[in-house]
Amino acid sequence: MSPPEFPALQPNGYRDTWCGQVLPDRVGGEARVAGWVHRRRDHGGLIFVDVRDRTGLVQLVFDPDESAEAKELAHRLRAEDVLSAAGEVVRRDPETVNESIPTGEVELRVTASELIADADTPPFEIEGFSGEVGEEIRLRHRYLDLRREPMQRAIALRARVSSAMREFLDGEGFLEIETPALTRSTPEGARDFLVPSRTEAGAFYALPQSPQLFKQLLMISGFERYFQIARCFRDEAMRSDRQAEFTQLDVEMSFVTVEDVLDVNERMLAHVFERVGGPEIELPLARLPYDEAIERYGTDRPDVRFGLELVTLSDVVAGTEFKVFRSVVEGGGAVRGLNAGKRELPRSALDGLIGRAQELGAKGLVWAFREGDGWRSPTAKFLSADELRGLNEALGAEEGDLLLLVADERPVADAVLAQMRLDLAERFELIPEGEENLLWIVDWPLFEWSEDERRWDPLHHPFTSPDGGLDPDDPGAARALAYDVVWNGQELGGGSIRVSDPETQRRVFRALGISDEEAGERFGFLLEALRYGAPPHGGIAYGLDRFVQRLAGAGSIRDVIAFPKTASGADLLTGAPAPVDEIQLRDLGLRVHATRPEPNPPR
RNA sequence: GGGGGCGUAGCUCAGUUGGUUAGAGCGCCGGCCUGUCACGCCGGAGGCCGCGGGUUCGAGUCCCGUCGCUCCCGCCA
Repeated sequence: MSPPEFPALQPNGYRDTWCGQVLPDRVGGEARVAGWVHRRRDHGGLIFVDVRDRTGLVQLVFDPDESAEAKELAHRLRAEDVLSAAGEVVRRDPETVNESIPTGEVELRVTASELIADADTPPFEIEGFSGEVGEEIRLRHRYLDLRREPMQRAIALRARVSSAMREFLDGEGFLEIETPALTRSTPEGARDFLVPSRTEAGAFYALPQSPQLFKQLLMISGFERYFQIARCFRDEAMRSDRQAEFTQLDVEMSFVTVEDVLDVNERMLAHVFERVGGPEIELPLARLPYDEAIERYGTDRPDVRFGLELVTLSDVVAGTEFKVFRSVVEGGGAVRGLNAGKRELPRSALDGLIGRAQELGAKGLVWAFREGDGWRSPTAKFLSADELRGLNEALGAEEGDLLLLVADERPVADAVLAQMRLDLAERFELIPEGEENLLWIVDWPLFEWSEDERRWDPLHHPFTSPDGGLDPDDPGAARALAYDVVWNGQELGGGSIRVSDPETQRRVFRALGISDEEAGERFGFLLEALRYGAPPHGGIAYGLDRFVQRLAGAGSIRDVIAFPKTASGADLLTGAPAPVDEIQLRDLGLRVHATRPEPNPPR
C-alpha cells in the first residue's frame, strides 16, 4: 500500500512539521511538532518522549543541558497529553537508530515545549502489548480507540477508497447527487427504521434502505449518470459483516445495456484497487451464469479460487434400493456430491462433518473414500456395485479420494455442500496464498419461489428488468438483466438494468402478487414518472463497508466504521437508543406502550 | 426469534474437587536513574469476581433468572 502523502504544513504557533516527516533531510534544521505523548522514557536526566500525530511518531529528546525548563515539563508528561515541542533535528548515533519507525534515524532535541492539553489516564493503552482490548470498552471510548494505529489505518483506507471512487466516477461524467434520508416506507424486504412526523401526527417517514427509487427518478430527470455514497438503513439483526446503518456506493446510468454497466464498473474497481493497493485485476472480469454457479458451486457467490466443484448425482442413483437417496429423488429433491480429493481424516472428523451438515440444515451426510471400484464408507453396503462405479465416475473419484454426498431438496443440498466446500478449503488450505478473484454472476432468474410465503419473490428487487419475456403463467422461467460482482466468494455489489416502462413494471408487480391498486398506492409516483419519457437505465450498488472490510482484512465491519453500533443496535458512546421526554412524544402524538427502559447513560 | 461463547483490578487474563487473606503481566502512583525506544531498578495503591436470587457450614467456582458484549442460524427484496 502506497504511503499517504501529507501536504507541507503552514507553520503556526503549534507546529510547522508533521511528526512523520521529521526525516534525515531535515537534519541541522529547526522543527516544531505537535501531537499526543505516545510513550515517555524518563531516565532522570535525559527524557525521551515519542510524540504522535496522524502521520506517525518522532522521538523528542529532553536534555537538561539543553533546556532545564523543557526537561522539567517532560518529567510531568503522561500518556496522551497533547504537547507542542520545538528544537533542532539531529541525526542519531548509528547505535541508537530505531529501525522500526520511519523517523528512527533522527530525533528532535527539544529547546522549548508547551503542554497544550493534559490527559486523564486512558482506560486502555493506545498502543498495548497485553492482548487485544475488548470491544465493549473500545466502543465506549471510541475516540480513544480511533487513535490506535489499526483504526487510523482502516479509517484512512476507507477515505481513500471513497475518494478513488469519486475520482473515477467524476472522470466518467457521473454527478454526485444526494437523495432524501427521510422518505416513504415501502414495507417489503427489510424492516424500515421509522421517524414519526410532527406536522402530521400519526404518520411516519422511513429511513431509506437504499436510494433505489430516487436514482431511477434521477434518470428520468435526465441526469444520465449519477452516483452517491449513500447511508442506508435496515432494521435487521447485525452480524460481523452487517450493520443496520451502512454505506453504499450507489450508481445509475441511462441509455445503457448490461455490457455498458459492467464495463464502467470493472474499470472503476480496477482504478480503486490501483489507488489503494488492492489486488491487481485483469479486465474484463470473468462472467459466470447464475445457473452454472449454482450447479458447480451450490451458491450464487462462489469462491472459484479452488476446485471441489459440486456434481449432481440424482440420475446415477435414480433406481437405487438405498431408501435415503431414492425417496429424495422421487420426492423431487437431488443427490449432490463433491470430490474432496485425497484427504486424511480420522473417523471423529468424518462424523464431525455429518454434524456440520446437519447444523447447516441437511438431514445427513454420506462420506466415502474410493476403494477399488467401490467405497470404504458406512453407506457402501446400501449401494450396488454398479451404483458405486457410477458415482465414482460421476465424481471423478480416484483411489483414496474423499467423497461427500448430500441428498435433500436441491436448495438445501446446494447450501450444505457449498458451505462444506468452504470449510474444506479452510481446513486443507486449498486457497493459494495471495490469490484474488473477482467475477460477475450474470443471467439471474427474475424471481424465486418462496415456500414460506407461497409466492414469487424478486431475486434482486422488483424494479429489475426481465431479460426477454415474462410469462405470467410461468414467472419462474423469466430471466433478469441482473449482475452481481463477487470477490473471493463475497458479494461486493449487485445491480441490474431496470424496468423503464410502466406496463412492464405493472406486469412484474402482478407476478409478485402486487395488484395494480396496491402498486398504485405504494409506487404510484414511480409508475407515473415512467410515463413521462423514461430512458432505459441501470446501475449497481456496492456495500462500501464490506468493501473496505475486505481490503483492510478486518475481522469485523465495525473495524472500518468510525462509530459503529453493537450487535444489539446500541451506540455505547452516546447511549443511543434512549428514552425521550414526554413533551417530545406529545408533540409527535405518540404514547409508548412498552415498559420504558432505563436510560443507558454514556459513561 | 433460536443456539453457542464470554463477563474476576484501569486493560488483558489465571484462579485446581466448593474451603482460610482472590493472583499475574501491563497500566497507574511515589522514589532512583544522562542514550532509551515495550527503558531499567526499588516501593505502593487498586476488587460489588456484571447484577439478582437459590443450594451449602462455606460460592469467583454449583443451580435459576437477568443484563451486557460477541459469534452463528432465522432474517437482511
